[in-house]
Amino acid sequence: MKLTTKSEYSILALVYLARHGVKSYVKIEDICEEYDISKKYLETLLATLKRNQFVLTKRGAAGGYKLSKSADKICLADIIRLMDGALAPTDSVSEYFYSDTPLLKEKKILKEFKEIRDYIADKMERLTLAELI
Amino acid sequence: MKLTTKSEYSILALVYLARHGVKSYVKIEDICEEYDISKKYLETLLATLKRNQFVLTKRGAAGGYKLSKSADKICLADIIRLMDGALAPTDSVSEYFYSDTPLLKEKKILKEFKEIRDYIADKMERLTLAELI
DNA sequence: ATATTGTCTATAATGTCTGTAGACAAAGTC
DNA sequence: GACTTTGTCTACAGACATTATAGACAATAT
Repeated sequence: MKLTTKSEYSILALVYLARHGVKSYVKIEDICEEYDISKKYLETLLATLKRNQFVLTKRGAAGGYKLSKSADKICLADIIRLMDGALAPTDSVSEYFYSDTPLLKEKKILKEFKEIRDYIADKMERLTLAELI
Repeated sequence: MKLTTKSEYSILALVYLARHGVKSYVKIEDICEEYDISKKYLETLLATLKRNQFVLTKRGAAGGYKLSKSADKICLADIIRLMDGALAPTDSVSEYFYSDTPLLKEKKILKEFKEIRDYIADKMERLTLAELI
């Protein structure tokens, strides 16, 4: 698990949208002003979120972004996995990668790292945008 | 917390040394063969470990590396912090960095990430090389 | 028409990761 | 004292990720 600005800004933007409701669209600029982040950069992040059905968009005046589903259906685990990859502290213990690393020789170390992975995954899967509004 | 090979290889090397005891020195090549890792690369990692008093060295024939203290006095938290930095999932919730990120505006998100940091830090501080032999 | 908004593709500065190269220094062996 | 065996030090470098920026284009509302 390595949280970069990709996950961070994505979570912030989605929380902002969750707070705003799904009745109308929110301009990207409103989000950028709220958190003081780069507009062009957030555009590229939101494009990824759109391709993966987290948000809906509308162009033109009165256009913008909104959540594609209700806030309690979007968990942080999904957002982080999309933007920054697996939640495990190292690929050696990720469910999603096969890796042949030297760490595999040390079962006790693996066990500890897997416990960390499970803790994080469980926590982030249960945490939804609804709880962060 | 982003575990790279720096932490991984360092932990492996130290576990290997812990297993070997402190009576004699272990050649770097023995460690590299055991885990199939680059010798030149491990040299640079061990240099850092030496500078930070994790290992003692001796040059020349019959030289090599050994732990500088008993295995139950070396915890993974210290190794990881040295090699890969803070244990927190993001700098925003690290005890060791001051950072002014947009995430600071969202207290509920911060709280969750801090819980992850605390879980990892507590676990890694209590886990010593002695338990991994 | 025009202004407003998102879309798409390309580019780029900077830093990190994962090493490699090679000369040098010290310790033991014969 | 010569030689072999080990660690030490400094520099470099390719690949990749991070964090954006630029600019032309497409759609929508008024």
